[in-house]
Amino acid sequence: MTRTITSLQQALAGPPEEAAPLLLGNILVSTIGDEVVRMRITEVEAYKGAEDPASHAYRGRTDRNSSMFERPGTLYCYRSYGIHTCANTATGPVGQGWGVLIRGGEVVEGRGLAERRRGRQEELSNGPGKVCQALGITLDRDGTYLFDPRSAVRLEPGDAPEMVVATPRIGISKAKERPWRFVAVSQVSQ
DNA sequence: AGGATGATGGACT
DNA sequence: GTCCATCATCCTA
Repeated sequence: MTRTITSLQQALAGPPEEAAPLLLGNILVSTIGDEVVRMRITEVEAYKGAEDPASHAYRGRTDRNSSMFERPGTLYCYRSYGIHTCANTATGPVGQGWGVLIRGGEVVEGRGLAERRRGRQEELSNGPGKVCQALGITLDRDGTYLFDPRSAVRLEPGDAPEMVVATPRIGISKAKERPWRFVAVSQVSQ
């Protein structure tokens, strides 16, 4: 069954550990520069608000994390390690602070602009900071609604991956055991 | 091929 | 002052 905007919105309406794997294979579209960049999402992580010590929303709503408490499909952008920008989409009911971090993707359109932004031709988007840099997403995009056709960053339906692998999340020190990182796998290596 | 490290800012104790 | 939902670069092998 092929995905639609509606099925994507339904997926994001649920809890992040269910929404996250359903996000794989969909397309992030950036119309920020002079060229469109499209990226197929291949790696995500779920963060579940007040019940997840690893979540930025664990201690409740603040100025920084407020976008995660908005309607599902709201972009939450934050500064990581003082240098990088990372991006989530909010999921679940308003006020929960649930989100899915976009950790990786593959550029399927606008590779030239993505390469210029990254300053290299490989490793364009295998990491949350690299994803944002390749798409041109900066902190001022925080709060963007990904389903508004006028938004400079949008989410479009794409084909589900052949297979999804779940692993523990990367780079966290709390709740390490939860298998809430999901990776799209297109081939089984031998 | 893999481990250590510096950059750098905001949130929290 | 310490801790990060990171990344590029610089080591050592």
